[in-house]
Amino acid sequence: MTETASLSPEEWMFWDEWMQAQRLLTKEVDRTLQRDFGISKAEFSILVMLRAATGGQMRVTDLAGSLDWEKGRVAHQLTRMERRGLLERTEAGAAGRRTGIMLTPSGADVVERAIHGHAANIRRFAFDRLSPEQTAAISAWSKGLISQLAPG
Amino acid sequence: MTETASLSPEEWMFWDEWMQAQRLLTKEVDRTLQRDFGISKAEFSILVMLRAATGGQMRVTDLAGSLDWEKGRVAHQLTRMERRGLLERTEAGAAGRRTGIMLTPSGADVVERAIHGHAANIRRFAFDRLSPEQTAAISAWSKGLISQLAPG
DNA sequence: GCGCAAGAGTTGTTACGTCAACTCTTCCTG
DNA sequence: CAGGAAGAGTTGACGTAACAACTCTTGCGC
Repeated sequence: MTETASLSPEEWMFWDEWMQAQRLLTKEVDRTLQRDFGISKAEFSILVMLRAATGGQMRVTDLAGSLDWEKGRVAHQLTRMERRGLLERTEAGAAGRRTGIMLTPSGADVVERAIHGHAANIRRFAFDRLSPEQTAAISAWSKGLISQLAPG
Repeated sequence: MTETASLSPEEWMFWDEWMQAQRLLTKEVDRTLQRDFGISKAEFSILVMLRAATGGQMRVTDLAGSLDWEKGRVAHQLTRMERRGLLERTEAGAAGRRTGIMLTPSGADVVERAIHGHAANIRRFAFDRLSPEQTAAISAWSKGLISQLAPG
């Protein structure tokens, strides 16, 4: 971690530009979700997961695993989304335990429209700007980083 | 924003992998800063700015401009860092106004060591993994995104 | 069945980021 | 010089993320 390694000015510039581009891009995507569909990125992630779940049912632990979130974060988020009418939690089986999570019609509607708008944004900021060679270069870097850093 | 545009499975996979890689990378970099040097990424950013400032002095507005942060965020962050002994705010000139921000010896020491470790991480996760062609492709994308999305 | 460990879900705490309101100073204009 | 606009910095409120502690259930061994 602390071996002697420093970066050239060009390397620092590459890194700073990369970080800034990432920050601007995620901010813009989040802003679009909020403005056009009234949901945050976190809410969008939950909605997409529930949409993909067979039967629209899913448990807190499954969500936490799929999203790589703390389960506490999932529980807090679900509470807020339930309050806003995007989903419902039902008592399934165990007494006093709410193991069933299901989209409301309103939540299902929002996620369909948001996925559409989100895809348009991805196309606009990524694929419209990337040549096949650039796409391949970035994809290779992504895969390498994931295999180096992913838990396990 | 909402024109009809959808993505192929390959395009979705590219996007998801790339987002995951970014998340893992920033998480790992933050974790290293915290573990090896005891500072957060936000604290690191402030320290680097103060280090570069001539005379070690800088004002809140300058910091907010350079980092693209809300000035309220800067003020809160400075309060926390002052409490931790990384920097000092001094009354310079105006009565009751603290316009001077200066690193403490402890803060100056931490930032020197942290920059070193940070550079090693960047080399490890970026330049050690990237060919010159990949670097060029990614750099071009960064620059394009910045010119498209940067304020102004 | 009893006891206990493991798992599921919830809740509280703390820290951080955003936003808006507020104070105080500086500067411009008449 | 008086008045007000603009700028600098601070503060409080609110929503969110990480983490730990907690409750309740399930399942297992005896």
